[in-house]
Parts: sequence; C-alpha cells; structure tokens
Amino acid sequence: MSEKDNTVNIHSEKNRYHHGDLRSALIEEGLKLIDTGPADALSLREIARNAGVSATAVYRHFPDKAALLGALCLEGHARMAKAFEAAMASASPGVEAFNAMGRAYVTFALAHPSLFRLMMAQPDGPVPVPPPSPGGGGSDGMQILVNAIDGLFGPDAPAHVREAGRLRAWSLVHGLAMLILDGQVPAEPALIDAVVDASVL
Amino acid sequence: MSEKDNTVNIHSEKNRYHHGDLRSALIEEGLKLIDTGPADALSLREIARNAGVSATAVYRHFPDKAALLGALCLEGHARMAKAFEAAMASASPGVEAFNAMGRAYVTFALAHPSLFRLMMAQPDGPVPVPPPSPGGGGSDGMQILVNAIDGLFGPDAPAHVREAGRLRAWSLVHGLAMLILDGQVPAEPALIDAVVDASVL
DNA sequence: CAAAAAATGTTTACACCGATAACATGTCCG
DNA sequence: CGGACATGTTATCGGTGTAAACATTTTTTG
Repeated sequence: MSEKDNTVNIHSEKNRYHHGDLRSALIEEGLKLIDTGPADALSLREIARNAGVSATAVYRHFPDKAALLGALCLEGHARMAKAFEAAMASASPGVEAFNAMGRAYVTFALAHPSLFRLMMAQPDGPVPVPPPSPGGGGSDGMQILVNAIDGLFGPDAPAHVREAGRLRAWSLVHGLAMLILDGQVPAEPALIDAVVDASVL
Repeated sequence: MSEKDNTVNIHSEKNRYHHGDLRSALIEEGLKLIDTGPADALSLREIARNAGVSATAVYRHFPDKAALLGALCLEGHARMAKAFEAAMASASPGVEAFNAMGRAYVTFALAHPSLFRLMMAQPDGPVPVPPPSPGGGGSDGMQILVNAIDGLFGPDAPAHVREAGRLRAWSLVHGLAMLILDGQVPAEPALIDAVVDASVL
C-alpha cells in the first residue's frame, strides 16, 4: 500500500515512532500480567500480544526473555524499596521500625507473589538486604534498612556481628514469606507477627 | 518382527511385563535428572527419553506431569527424613541436636537444589515441619524434629509458644536455604552456622 | 532535500514442550 | 484358545522461545 489514507502518521504525541516506546509498554504489560498468575505462566508471547505487537518485536529491546524478566525485577525492586521507606517512615526508630520493615517485606511478598519470586530468583540482580559477603551491592534505598539493623546492634558492635544479625533477620522474613507463598504455612497475620516480632531476639 | 531371537521374554525377574516396572524407572530417571539441572528444565519428555520409552507412555502411570513430579517429591521427603534422623542420631539431645537438625535442613537443600525447590513448591505435599495450623500433617519421621523443638521449650510451655518457635526455626533455616539457592547469599559454612546456631535464641 | 544508514516491527520457520486420541502389542484369566 | 485388560507407540494439536529474512519507518548525513 503506497498511499496513506487519512491518519496522520507523523508522531502525534501518542503514535510517535513505530509503536510509541515499546520496551516501557512491554515492562508495563509484563508487570500487569505477572500479578495475575503464576510466574512460570508469564510468556514472552503473551506479553507481546498484550502490547499489541508481534512476539519477535520483543527482541529489538531485550536480548531474550530473561532480560525482559530482569527489567521486571528492576521495577519490582524499586517498588519494594518504596514500601520499605513507607514502613520506615510510619514507625518510630529502633526495634519498632525494624519490625515494621520485616512486616513490609512479608507483606510485599504476599501482595506480589510472582514478582517477588522472580526478584529473588535473579542471582545477579540487586539484593534487598546486602549479605555479609564482600561486595554485596544492595538495592536502591535499602541502606535505610541496613542502618536500622546496625543501629539495633549498636554502632560499636563488631562488623561480623552486625552482618550475621542482618542475615539472620533476612533469612527469617524471607523464609516465612516463601513458606506462605508456597502454601506450606497459612497466611495468618497473627503468625506473621509472631515470627517477625521475634526477628531481633 | 514376529520371531523372537534369543532373549526370553517371559518375565525373567528383570524383563517382566512390557518394560519391567516403568513408573519406578521414571521416578528414578526423574530424580537423576533433577539433580543435574534447574527444576524447570525437567521435562516429561526427557524423563521418558532417558527411560527409553515414548513420551506418552508416562500417561499410563501418571495422570499428568504434575503427578510425576509429585512422586519425585515423595521420594525427596523420604530422603530428607533419613538425613534428619541421621543428624538427630549423631548429636546429643537438646540444643545441639536442634542445631544439627537445622544444619541438616540447609545441607539437604544445597545438596539437592532442584529437588528441594520442587518439594517445597508442592502445596499439598507432606511438610517437613508441621506449621501451627490445625491439621498440618507433617512428613514421615519428622515427629522427631517436633519433639526436639517441643523439648527445647519445655513440656509445660503453652502450645502456641511451641508452635511459634517451630515456625520461627523453620522460617529461619528455610529462608537461609532459599537465599543461598537463589544466589543471594554465598554458601559459606561459617555463615550457615552463624544463622542456624542462633535459631533457638 | 534526497539518499544512505540505523532502528524498529513483521512474517516465516524451527525445535521443544505438555497433552489427547487412535492404534498396536503384550499379558493374564476364564 | 480367546476375549479383557494393561501397557506402549504414533500422529497430532496448540503452546512456547528464538533465529533468519524481510519490510517499514525514522534518523542521519552528504
């Protein structure tokens, strides 16, 4: 078809370029889909379909499916960081803030099961709580959490003590979240509180 | 081929029936395969292929892929129970035995990553540590673990205290195992000890 | 401004997967 | 022997991720 009919095809704010920026659209659709089903049911083709584009178009923006999922993880970590900051803000400093953080961790996992799973299954992605290993990056605003934990142990506690405490707390909330997500433990708020509130003992 | 050459085809202890019991062979091949790769790469077709049988033959013994995986989980739980009993046996009763148990949990997870993941992802399967929910079955020899935990809290401790302690300990070791399996935390034995040995604090 | 270059999207194709249906074969029991 | 049954196979379907070749649009450049 060499003739254009009536539609302007110069980029009119919404129909710019070929699609308008795909890549963002793909990430958006991906996030929308991943919250409505198991993580392994998330297919590249379905994301593309929902974005109104051919399956192989995805490969112009991501080298493969894993890369697209990686982008979803990144956005997920940003959201989790926001949830942490909010929890941190609405609690007085000290143990209370620490527990609020733990609750926020579990709450986020339960609210976005597949996304959470995906985030944690990304071995090279950012990490919510930096492990005691050298060079463990740590994600966006998570320094807040680290500071909170370090504060609990006192600023003069040896590094390895603070690090072990960090890992212990992380393991506890992570394990609880996973067990609930996998259906091994019921999602009763009382249970969650009982575990989380003991995380610093 | 209407003639049989030399092999007897009456069931001679090993070549009985069509295959000699498939189903067991499938489970065996499945367990062999799942320990040499990621869990989601475990395909029904590959298991059948390795068992020297057509893909659809599987459906004579399992209604679908999930059922076959379920059978793998069952065997996995049996093995984990064995590991627990061994750990329990080689430690003096009390806190020491309890910590040995936690270490055994993490050790099993690291030794059989995909199988462990599969076992834990089975919402309806047996559960290594019965959660505080009513009717939580608990797997094979796991009553030993429950008894050990209950012993730590004293026999006169309220039920909900013992149950919360159980869930806390389980969450801790499970979270640690998962974080290591997902590559979020390095698998350093010192770290594992630091976390596990604090599980009853 | 026009033509070359780059970016973006589509069609086609392949190998793999889980699952169903129809068919073939071996085994057991009357 | 001969049917009834259990078991295994082939053919096929819709689904997936991905690569190759092609088409189109935007950008860049002479």
